[in-house]
Amino acid sequence: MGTHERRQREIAERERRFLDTAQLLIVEDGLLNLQMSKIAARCEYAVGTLYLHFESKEDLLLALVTRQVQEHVELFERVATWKAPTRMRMLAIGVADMIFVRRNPLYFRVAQYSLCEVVWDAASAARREAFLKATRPMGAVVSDIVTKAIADGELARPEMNADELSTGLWSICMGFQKMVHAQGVLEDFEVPQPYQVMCGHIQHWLNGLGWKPISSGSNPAAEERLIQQICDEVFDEAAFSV
Amino acid sequence: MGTHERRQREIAERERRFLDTAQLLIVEDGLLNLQMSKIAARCEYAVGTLYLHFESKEDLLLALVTRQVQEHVELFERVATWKAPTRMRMLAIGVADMIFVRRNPLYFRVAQYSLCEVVWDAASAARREAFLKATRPMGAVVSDIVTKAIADGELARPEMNADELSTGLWSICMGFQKMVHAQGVLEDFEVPQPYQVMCGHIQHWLNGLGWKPISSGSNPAAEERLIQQICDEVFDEAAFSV
DNA sequence: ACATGCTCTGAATCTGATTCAGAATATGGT
DNA sequence: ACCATATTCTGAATCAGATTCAGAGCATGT
Repeated sequence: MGTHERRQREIAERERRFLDTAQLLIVEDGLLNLQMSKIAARCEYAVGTLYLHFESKEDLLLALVTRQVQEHVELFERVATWKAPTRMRMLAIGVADMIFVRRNPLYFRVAQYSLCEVVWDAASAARREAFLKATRPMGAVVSDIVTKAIADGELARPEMNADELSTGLWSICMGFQKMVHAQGVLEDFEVPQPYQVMCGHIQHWLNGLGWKPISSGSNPAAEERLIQQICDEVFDEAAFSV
Repeated sequence: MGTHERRQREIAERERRFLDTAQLLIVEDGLLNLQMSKIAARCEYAVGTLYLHFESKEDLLLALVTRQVQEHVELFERVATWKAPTRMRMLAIGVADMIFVRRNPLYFRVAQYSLCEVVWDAASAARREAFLKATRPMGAVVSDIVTKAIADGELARPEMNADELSTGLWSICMGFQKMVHAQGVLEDFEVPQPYQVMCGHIQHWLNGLGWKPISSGSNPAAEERLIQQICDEVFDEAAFSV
């Protein structure tokens, strides 16, 4: 009875197509103009069929975000398994974040909206749970690096516990992303290479914590080489192509 | 001809009342259930009247956020005029942020939503401009502190310019707030006193930059006293009442 | 008291998400 | 191959709620 399996696959494929199309339509017309009927029409299905997959428009959006988060998690997991000093890996988390956002220019727009109370509450409980589940490993990756750093003595006498320390890296990354994306904020500022600046902040914060420094110097050129190295070794990606 | 002035005042008063009521209804029923007709009804006006003030629901929301931002700006401006070493004032910015969010528990929910593409694009251009204008001074406050620190030699040989440096403080504050408010994120982490942790991160970052330290020690108890002092001197507010 | 010009009103309109009765299709037994 | 039954798909009809605007109500000046 492979029939049933084939059916499952077809349905999963259709769901993927719906999400791809939603994404395409957001690129074309903006999130504001996204309409369920247009998604269905573009896929040559009836609206009703779309609703077999997603309980509501909000549900679809959260599904889209969840799918993207999975790519984010994959990048983080590369960092988790990378053989390198903890400090290097902390920096690599910042780089992963930067690469993710660069590869998924839509992510921030859709996530910002979908994780708001309004959309979040309107999505189905199952979808919310799936999102949280997908997200969970990310926190663990950072927490593990910090824990290992303390254990290995690369981060001596911290006043905070590992979770509290993790929030620092999170804040810098998330806050910086948010700032970069905020309408008309960075325009007023003079910040031509945002992500180099973000990595600089991470380094300063790590220095301030007394985290054992990376042997290479700390001038801007050395920083840039470092980031380039991380991009090469961990992500096969050019660093500052933007 | 004071008639005209009185009229103006009455209209401004009505607008305030609409915004107050919107805020109240958000508290009562959540942002998801906010309805224009309910706002009007609760104020004993017709919907049409509400639309004399706000071009659309999105317009009203952005107006609400703008009003709240003004309080945020006031807190920042207290820091700007506070006579204290630059480093103390940097920390005070973090404290201002914390106090603001604590005083305006709604702010984050409404802002997160209203500053999303969907709402932002649907609000009127005038309203968007008003928001940006209201926000502008905040960037300037931080930028000025950093500039002064460089000029006074409290922050020696920075590799970044003042605007780039400012983004660090912004990131930590905004990122941290975002994290605190994210559904189900901090629950997984073990962070009982979030804002003490945030101030800790700011301190570490400042240390890492080589910003001239505050004379008091750097143990947790001293940190807490410091924050208490800022709350007293600048904001007349208890520090960690939460 | 009346003409004129603002303001306010709320029923009517419009948009787009969501539903669900029935059509279309698949399955399984004869 | 044919039919009965179950499953899946459809899209017109429904519904919710934002938005509009023709006309009622009110103020002002003569």
